[in-house]
Amino acid sequence: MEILEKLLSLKVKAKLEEAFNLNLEKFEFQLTRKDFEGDITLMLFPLLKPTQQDPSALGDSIGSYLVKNTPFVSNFNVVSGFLNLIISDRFYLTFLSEFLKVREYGHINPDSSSPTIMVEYSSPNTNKPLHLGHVRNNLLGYSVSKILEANGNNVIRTQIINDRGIHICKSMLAWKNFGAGETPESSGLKGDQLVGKYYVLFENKYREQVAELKAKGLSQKDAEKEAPILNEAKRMLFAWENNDKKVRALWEKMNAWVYDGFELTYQKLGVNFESYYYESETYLLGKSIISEGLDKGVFFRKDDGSVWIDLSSDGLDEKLLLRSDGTSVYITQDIGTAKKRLEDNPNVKGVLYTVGNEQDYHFKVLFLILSKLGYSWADSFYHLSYGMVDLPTGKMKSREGTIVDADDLIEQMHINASKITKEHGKIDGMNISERDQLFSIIGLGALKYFILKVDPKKRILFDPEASVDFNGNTGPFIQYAFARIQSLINREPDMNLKLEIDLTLVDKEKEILKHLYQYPTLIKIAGEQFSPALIANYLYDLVKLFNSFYQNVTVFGEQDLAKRSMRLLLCKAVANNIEAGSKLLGILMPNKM
RNA sequence: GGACGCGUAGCUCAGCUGGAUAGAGCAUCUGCCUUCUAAGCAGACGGUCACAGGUUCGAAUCCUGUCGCGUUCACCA
Repeated sequence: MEILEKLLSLKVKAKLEEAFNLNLEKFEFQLTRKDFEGDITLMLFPLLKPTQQDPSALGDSIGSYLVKNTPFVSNFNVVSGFLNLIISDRFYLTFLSEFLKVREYGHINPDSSSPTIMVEYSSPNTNKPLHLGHVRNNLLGYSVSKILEANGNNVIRTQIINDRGIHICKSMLAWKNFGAGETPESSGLKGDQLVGKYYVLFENKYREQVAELKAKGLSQKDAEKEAPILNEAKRMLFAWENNDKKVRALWEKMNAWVYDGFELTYQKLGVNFESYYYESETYLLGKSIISEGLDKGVFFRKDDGSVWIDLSSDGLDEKLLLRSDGTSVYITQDIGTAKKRLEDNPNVKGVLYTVGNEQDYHFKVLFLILSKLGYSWADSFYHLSYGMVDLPTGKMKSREGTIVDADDLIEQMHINASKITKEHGKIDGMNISERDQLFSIIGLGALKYFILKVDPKKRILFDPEASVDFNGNTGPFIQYAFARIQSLINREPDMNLKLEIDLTLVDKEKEILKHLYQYPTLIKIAGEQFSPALIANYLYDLVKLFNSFYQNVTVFGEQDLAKRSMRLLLCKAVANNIEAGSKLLGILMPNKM
């Protein structure tokens, strides 16, 4: 709509200058509501005072000026303070022919001079497989990265992998003590699943030991502290930090398993990364920045030697940056990683962290510290915060076994897709591998859409039963419409596709075109708000419009050639938009269903 | 307790920079498959936009307060 608004603004400005000697730049437009005649509406309210006019007189005078002086305003009407303008069919048909010349209309292709943005997402721990929460993170981060690309940015997808610490030592220890040399190959388990299995095993043994100690009369706290298996894990971490060769070798072996396993899950989800950072390589960074900050007086040292920053003047608390023993904490490392990332990629113009909203405070503090240290690039950092994923039974808790595993979930969606598709019996002509691929496209499409259509900052109630639904506002609904349009297009014989822009549009055609016309503006807004939900809901609206058109208007039928080719082009345009929009969500489109 | 986020139909969610009679899907009910794929379409039913003030021509949207839910405030990550 932007172009139209700009063109109209110029004319309205000219008119107001001429008639009232006013110099106004900005005018408010909005799409005309369905219940009124017109396409775009100029708000008259803000103009009433400066012009000293009543709405109907002002509306009439601007309206008739626009009809006379622009080729595309064909008529107008005034309702209270709203000037509804009717845009000519010719304008929309001209737009349609322009639309079809560009492969992905509204997408701006980045080049080497475009800004670069880093998008961090996923960032798992290496002791457990990915779960439903990671799925939301991955889908959101990936989709936002695609939307940023569509807005003309170069994007570096990255993650910070938490590959060190006590948690991985727990898995290592359990594997060493009870694993009997089990490998992904020998067990048939994915690497991350195997390592996760030993983490659970550790936790079970640990709880057993705690219970035993409690039976001997220790308090809960003491028992938790003194369980031998935990102390063994701590010793292992210590050995790791002192570069113990055996421990390091085991650590590398098991982490490699995990990465292989993660990679498979990423492939299934359809996400990828251009860059990886590992905590084992970055956890020592940041310390030198701390001493710089001490010199500058940004930080202060307490008597016990620990280093802090006082953020009370910003409404926050004091925050620890170095422990009294001189070791770094989480945020110290994040400061270091941030700086390293900018050193590694000097042309980066922004960094986006896709991390759950339980870390809102952490990122607020992180960005504040960076900016107090004088790093101006910190202004372009953004925490893409998202809500948790709840189950109908409540929160996911590993202790209660209510974690939804990512691989299981993907598998389950595949099975559901297969079940439902078979019921509809539309795949009779397909061979096994085609079917399998189709089920995968549909199952993942359902999952992705279900998660992405919700505003990132809201929590999601993920009902495994309901998410299977393929009716209504769902991914498969959009996929189905796309497949149908494809076969509609294929069925039409190739005709001499020339668009005659003198044609008259029926209401539904015009509505679809108006919708297509809005798409670029929408991508832009979605990019600014980092919200795939806007794209998802747009696609849904578009498909609904098309379905209604399809059902209530003879799409091809017995019409003259000009009308037929116009409708064929319209179908192609809709299909293009569905495809391009779906790509922004990472959803694949099937050619037939 | 402080900070942050959320609260829209029975349920799950849209609602762009404030605009006209607040929109979808699910569920319930009514029609439509010898006419291009019915995973669809057309319609009915369903609302004190948590509550109370304020700002203005105009508030679900902005501001303040109250209530409810959640997250967070570790020498954990």
